[in-house]
Amino acid sequence: MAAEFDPHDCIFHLLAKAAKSGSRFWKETMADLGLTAVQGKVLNFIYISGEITASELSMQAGVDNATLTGVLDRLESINILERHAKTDDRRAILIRLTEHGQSVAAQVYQRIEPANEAFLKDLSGAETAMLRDLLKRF
Amino acid sequence: MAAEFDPHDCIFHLLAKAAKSGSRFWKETMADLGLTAVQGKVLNFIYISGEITASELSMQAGVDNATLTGVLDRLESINILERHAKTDDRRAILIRLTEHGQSVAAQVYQRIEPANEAFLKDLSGAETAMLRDLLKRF
DNA sequence: TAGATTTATTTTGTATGCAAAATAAATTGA
DNA sequence: TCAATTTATTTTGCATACAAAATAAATCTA
Repeated sequence: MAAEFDPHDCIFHLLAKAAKSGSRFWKETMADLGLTAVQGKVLNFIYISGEITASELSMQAGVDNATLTGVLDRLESINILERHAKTDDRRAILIRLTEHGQSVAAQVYQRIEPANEAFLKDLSGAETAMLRDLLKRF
Repeated sequence: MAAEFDPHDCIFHLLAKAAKSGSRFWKETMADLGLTAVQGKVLNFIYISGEITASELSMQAGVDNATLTGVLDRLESINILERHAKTDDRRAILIRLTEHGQSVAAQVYQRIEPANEAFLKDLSGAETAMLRDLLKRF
């Protein structure tokens, strides 16, 4: 009914669409491992930490604490990780990968870079760097 | 456990985080109208169309058909819109705003540009244009 | 024109996303 | 030291996100 601002140019809309596109791509990358996109992402952050608390993981991975509880529940139920009470602070839990989880996480981790390159194949190196920098400002 | 690729630089992660940041901002923008971020977005696309089918709206707004059903259910239940069978194709439904919906949608629509400017305040005009262009490539 | 196929929408089931309340344990302050 | 406060995690409830199946109507084709 108006023509002042095209909702297609709305930054919130553009970010949501691009993020969904990326999520779909990453999900496909994870498909044969039986993991969801979020599970794969969370695994990566546990993997590079070796051991991490839930709240720290929540911040690193950008997954809400309440949401993370469920994600961890499911990864724990398929024997990917274990929760241990932290000895010096029993409120916190330490998350560790099982032997099986280590193996799966290693495979997920190896796929990050190739998946990034494939997803960004139409952008130049400068454009890719620019995009990453711009996205990090939010 | 490795140092080849930092998951914090993963484009899927960066897009997801930026999109969440935008969604939170837009959600705050909608808060006093009693709408969620997605409801506000969907309203905008109905508003600029005047009348639109569910599948067309799904494509425009980038909201899955199955998800859109629920979004429309809720907007219909609060008297924002109505569903009408399309006369020349009874499989499709035409979505129209109620009088009340028109009033609410007009307010939402007016907030898009200011919200975009506020969210992008730390980026220059060139950076903003660059970001929009890059995001549209996915 | 009846059956097969395609298209539009809804339903179902599982997985986030997130605000708010509930728990439990650690810390602070009088 | 004990009550008040803060911190870590979980639970609850509602809103997407999305694959897959179900419906219903339109279209295609032998």
